Amino acid sequence: MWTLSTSTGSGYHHGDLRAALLDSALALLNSEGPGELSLRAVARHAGVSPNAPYRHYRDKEALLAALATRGFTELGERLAAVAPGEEPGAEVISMACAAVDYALDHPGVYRLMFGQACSGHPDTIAASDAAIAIVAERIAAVAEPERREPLRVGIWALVHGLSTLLLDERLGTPTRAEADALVETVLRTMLGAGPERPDGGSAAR
Amino acid sequence: MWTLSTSTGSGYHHGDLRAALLDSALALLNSEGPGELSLRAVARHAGVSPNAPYRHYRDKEALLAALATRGFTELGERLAAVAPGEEPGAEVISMACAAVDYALDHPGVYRLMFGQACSGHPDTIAASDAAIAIVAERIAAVAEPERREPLRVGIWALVHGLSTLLLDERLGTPTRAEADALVETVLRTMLGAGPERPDGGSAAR
DNA sequence: CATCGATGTGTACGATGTCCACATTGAAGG
DNA sequence: CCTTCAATGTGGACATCGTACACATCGATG
Repeated sequence: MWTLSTSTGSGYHHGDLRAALLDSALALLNSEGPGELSLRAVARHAGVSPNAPYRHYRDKEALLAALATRGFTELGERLAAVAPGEEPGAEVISMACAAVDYALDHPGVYRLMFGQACSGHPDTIAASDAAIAIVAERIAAVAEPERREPLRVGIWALVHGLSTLLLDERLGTPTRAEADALVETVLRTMLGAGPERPDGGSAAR
Repeated sequence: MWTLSTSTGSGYHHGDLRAALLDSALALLNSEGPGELSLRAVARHAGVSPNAPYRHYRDKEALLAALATRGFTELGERLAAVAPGEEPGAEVISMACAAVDYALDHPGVYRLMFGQACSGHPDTIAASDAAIAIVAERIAAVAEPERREPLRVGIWALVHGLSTLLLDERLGTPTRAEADALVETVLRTMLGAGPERPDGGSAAR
């Protein structure tokens, strides 16, 4: 039985290269964008030869897809972790903020998740659908049936668009709190709730 | 004075390589995604040596950025071309459909426009801002002042998110009319207007 | 017609993705 | 305990890519 953690082994064999490669790729992704990431660099970072990854992933694309899949899973966990709020719409806003926060925390992986490199990979799509399903579930609880599907698509698209704009710094360079406030303001304004804000915090930037 | 159109010249010199390279890149982009696009392939398609592009663009990235800039300009023209509708919100919906249609018409360029490769290029950003400004103008005409900024950001993000989801075929493979109808439904549902659909046929376009 | 700046060509180098044959290992079976 | 084997990692090789350098070729201008 191998060691169950990463980066242990007797020199030649690595222990759990499959997972270690994902971690190395993650580390390199957050320091430079995807597309710049080379499979050889991942292998170097993991301390193995350039061809070692091919024993665990068919392609460079397969490695990236696996990383994106893990990203969607983690995103889903964050979404599932938002406590059911007292106000009906508050949950949705909290989930939107959670998604945007995830994008800001892991810019590289987020871009990978929605890039065309791994879009089309069955595992990645499944993980993505699972994450959406969590949001859809909460939406279904507060919206009449014929509005559910458009709301699901619209909120998903809106949150993804906001994340992209924020990652590209097209909305300035807000702090985490400012970004969350912006997300809340945009969502409240778009959905009928109007600009009413119970607390007196900073609105949008 | 050189010939003012593309692909004319006496063999050695090309005529207007700068524009011809953009056209070649566009042609190759629509047959394969960006990232697969190689500068050498663009040069080959234009019938010049691999180094010829460097006389007109500093980088591969510069070429891509120029293409993305042209994309934003064309998108802006489409947005500006939507006739002012009789109903206040109809313009915004038509512009959203126009943007999504542009994405569906030029998938490669659209992904380029919002990819991180050219994000950060001043010209591209300027063209992007110009396109947004057109939308913002129309929004300002129908929304009270404090709602304008969130609406501008939200609609831009929503439309971009919808385009991305459609391009990645995450919303099925609708026809153009179906996609437009979907955009209209999502927008009407998100914004307060509700699911009211005056006619019974396909809505938008 | 000579010259010159603009434009395109050729060669070259390092890096990359991936294929192949080979080396090394831990573990199963005698 | 030793052999054997499948899993795993290494090394070399090849085509391709982005790009730098030196050289060739052209149109316009004197």
